[in-house]
Amino acid sequence: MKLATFNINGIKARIEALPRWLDAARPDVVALQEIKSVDEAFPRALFEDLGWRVETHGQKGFNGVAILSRLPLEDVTRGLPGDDEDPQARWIEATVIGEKGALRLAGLYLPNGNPVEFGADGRPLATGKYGYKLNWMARMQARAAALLATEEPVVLAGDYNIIPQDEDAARPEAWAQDALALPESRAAFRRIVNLGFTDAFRARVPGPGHYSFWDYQAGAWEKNNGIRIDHLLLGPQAADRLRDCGIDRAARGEDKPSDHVPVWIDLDL
DNA sequence: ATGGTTGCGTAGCAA
Repeated sequence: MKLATFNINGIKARIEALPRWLDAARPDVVALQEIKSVDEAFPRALFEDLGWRVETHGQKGFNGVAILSRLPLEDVTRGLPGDDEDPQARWIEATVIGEKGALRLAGLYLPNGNPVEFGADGRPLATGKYGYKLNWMARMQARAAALLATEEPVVLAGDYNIIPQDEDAARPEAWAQDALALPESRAAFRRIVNLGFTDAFRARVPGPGHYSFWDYQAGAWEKNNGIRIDHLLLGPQAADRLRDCGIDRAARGEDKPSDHVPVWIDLDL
């Protein structure tokens, strides 16, 4: 089973590039982030006519996640547990029925968290957007632990808005005070990983120079000034089945690209 | 370097 995560930065803007990538890359399941659309406005029929099951969890203007699948989906749930008042659409789950077995997939769009407010001691404050990010990550940790406890294959796929280590940025010094790379952000990410997850990409490819996002601004793509923030975390039963993982970096150089590129895994499932 | 670029939605925010 080939499973990918792709922050498309708006379904309307990617109405040509996304089907083109799906046709070329031939994934079985895709977690999409930043659909920037309400469910009713998502071009469901276009993808259904191409053979995809479509499950969306959208909102007006911002955020929004979805799952496209050629394989059967069961028990779809929307929203990250832990705060019924949270209006932001950033989490969707489904059970994917593979040929050799099922897995539980969570598609996620973790809050960016900028701008960060700093206290007089120079440490970041857990207020505003950064506070929301850290709170959201604590909720995600609880949900991730619950999913692990099922002892079924689990994949947490999405835009984490986390640069896990300095080697995951072309210019780490430019991100040192940013919500994507602050020590508190990285520690919250590690607390989730350390529950027992494997970063699929790092299980396959060591070393610097591998990115999944290049800003539209200041020629970041042309300078290869990128960061690796789109991740697939595998529970142990999914990690056992990992055959390969890659980043489709070429997608960033095509017509009207997203600022993110797809990251994919091949699982023996 | 306080710019730069894109998307949504049609102003200004988010990234």
